Amino acid sequence: MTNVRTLCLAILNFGEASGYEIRKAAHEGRFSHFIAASYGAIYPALAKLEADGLVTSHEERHPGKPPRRVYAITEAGRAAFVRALGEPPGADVLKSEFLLVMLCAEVVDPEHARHLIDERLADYQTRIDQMEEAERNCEHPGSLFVIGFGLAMYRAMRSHLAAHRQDIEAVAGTAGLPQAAE
Amino acid sequence: MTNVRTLCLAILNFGEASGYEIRKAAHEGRFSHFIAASYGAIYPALAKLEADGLVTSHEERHPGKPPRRVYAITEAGRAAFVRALGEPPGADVLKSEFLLVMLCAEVVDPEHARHLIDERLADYQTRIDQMEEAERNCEHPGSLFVIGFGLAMYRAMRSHLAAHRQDIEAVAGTAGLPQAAE
DNA sequence: GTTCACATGTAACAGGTTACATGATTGG
DNA sequence: CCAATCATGTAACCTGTTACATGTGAAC
Repeated sequence: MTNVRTLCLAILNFGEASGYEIRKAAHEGRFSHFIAASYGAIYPALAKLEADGLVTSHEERHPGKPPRRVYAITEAGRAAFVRALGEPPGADVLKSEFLLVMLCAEVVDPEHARHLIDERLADYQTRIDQMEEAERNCEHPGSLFVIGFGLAMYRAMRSHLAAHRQDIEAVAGTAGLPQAAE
Repeated sequence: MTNVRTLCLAILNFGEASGYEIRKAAHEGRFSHFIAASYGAIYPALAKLEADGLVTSHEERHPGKPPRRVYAITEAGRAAFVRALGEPPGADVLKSEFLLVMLCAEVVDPEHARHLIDERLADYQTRIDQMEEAERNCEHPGSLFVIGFGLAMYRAMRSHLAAHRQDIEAVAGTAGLPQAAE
């Protein structure tokens, strides 16, 4: 597990979808906060999945829209998916360049640091708003749990950043930037 | 930015280190919670960095220990590092297979779900304990901020999981597992 | 007329990981 | 003697991203 294949199966397990929609789900939808995938990964994965008999597809034509290839999970696909979920999941991975910058605040320009923090705070707020909205329009227990999880995370991150930004701002630039004065 | 090179520079900016220690820092130390790197990435990166004049190295021999190649950042390296930190950092990425499993709780065996949750809770607790310990033994503002950030995150995640695990457990397995009864 | 959202797909490339190869020294 | 920790490094491989190539129809 950990691959685009499993992600595709997971999304298709909620219902039919095209490659385009899968990518969207992984960028804006339910899945977007803890997993990602691009077209270049999704389309080949879908083709492979179909070759393996785990999904089927058919072309749909709606007048006024480009034709789309819609995929559906098969019984074999569902079984493979359940098997994949039964395996021990890998550890969560958080990759944050922002935290690396904060860690090294001494060598970053104070203005830049303030700017980054403002941006980050705005970004957290946007995500929180989106998730609150999603939470209201959702009945599915698994999704509600995951949204609530994300919400708890982002609220905690926002609070911490808002409460401790001055600690960073106080030390920003104190290491003497190469091109700065002094 | 986003690469092992920058990570190496960041670690070396705190002081000299060998490849082995850098890898350790990225797995257990200050850096471990939001960044990662393996030997296969670190050693070549260090060699490249040295070829580019951003770090220097010398061999150290301590009796009773294998010789180690210790790297130190140069002025050029520091400048390159500061420049890298000045670039806009990429978005934070959270990858969580665990959340994917929770999202699809209906198709996972209830016992397996409970087990995973117990494990995860224990894992969060371990991380929290480690970070609290690290927080007590740390004076560096950037590190304190990052540790506090991680602490806030993991506490929020732990609380949410503890408070809402029954929502997941209630629906686990309700989709009728292929090999299960019924 | 041009921009936007929809829609599919490929190929070159980047960036890593895993596993391997090797070896010293300490402690049980 | 065996396991563990320290220590460095390479090569094969995998996985996914970026950028490209292509095209439709709607809305402004």
